[in-house]
Amino acid sequence: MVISKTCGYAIRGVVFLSLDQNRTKKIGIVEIAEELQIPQHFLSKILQNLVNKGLIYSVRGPHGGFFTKEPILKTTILDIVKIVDGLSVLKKCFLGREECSSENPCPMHDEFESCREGIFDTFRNKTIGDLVQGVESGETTLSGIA
Amino acid sequence: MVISKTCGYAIRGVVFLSLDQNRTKKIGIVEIAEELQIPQHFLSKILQNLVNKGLIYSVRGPHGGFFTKEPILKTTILDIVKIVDGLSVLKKCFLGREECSSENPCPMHDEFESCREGIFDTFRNKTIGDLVQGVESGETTLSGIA
DNA sequence: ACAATAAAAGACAACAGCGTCTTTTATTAT
DNA sequence: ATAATAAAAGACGCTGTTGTCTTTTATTGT
Repeated sequence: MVISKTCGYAIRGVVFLSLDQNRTKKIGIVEIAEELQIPQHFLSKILQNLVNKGLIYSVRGPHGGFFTKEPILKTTILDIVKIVDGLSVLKKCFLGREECSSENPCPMHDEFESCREGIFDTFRNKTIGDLVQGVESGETTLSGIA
Repeated sequence: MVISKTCGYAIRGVVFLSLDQNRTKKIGIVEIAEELQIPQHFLSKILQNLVNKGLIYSVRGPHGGFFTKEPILKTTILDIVKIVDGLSVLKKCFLGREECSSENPCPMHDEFESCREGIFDTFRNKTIGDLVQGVESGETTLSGIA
């Protein structure tokens, strides 16, 4: 895996909260988890983390739930990966060496650099808004079921 | 990580055994592990696996050790990844969905497909011989220390 | 045959990622 | 104030990866 399962869940959660039909309301974790087919309490902690980092919001009690504010559509995949996984994926030596840099590279360093850049570009250029659009147009789905 | 640490160790081990100076002799696990800075018994099991799969060879007893045969230089990174990790990295849904295909794609499916292809191309085109050449020319190193 | 050597094999421990379940805390409505 | 609600937080278990250590087995040289 390039990103952790946790990070994928986070992205799907944020996209779900950003859908046009959800953007104006608060949604409970039970509904989100059900809709996305993700273990409820696990997703709960993941979203809690995003709340702590200020990316999304939540309120407790009746009619509480998770919700987003407008600017989130401009948020990139990279932003979320940074928060959840950190950027170690894009830095670690491909061959598992402790240290690996352009000064003292492993035999795969240069070759893998272009892969890394491709991934990085994708992370940086793809926004939550882009993913929302795919779901709303019916081209893509979040749950993998429908 | 794209490939497991185990797989990176395997590649480094095979490249080390394939160096010009090592190609004609058998080398003990103690020396290999020392040279590559990899936990000895762990690397031992990894190389044992490669022996079982017929990629490299070994003999026990005095003057025993691990060794390769000529054709290995044409072996690709993909071959080793297949043996050690399998190809799940190149198949799993980026966002962690159980099912994800071009028929029912996640919002990242198409975008990530090009990354996947880039990684796959690298795996398929890069051979052990290529990596050996990098090390022998002094451009790259296996241990990360020297 | 016997001792020395080195891979093979087994048992086990540490750790992280993933997941479940229970308790606590904050908010809302009555 | 009180009860109901839902997120927050805590404790815990499972699994796979990584790593260590010990025992067994096969080979070699004397």
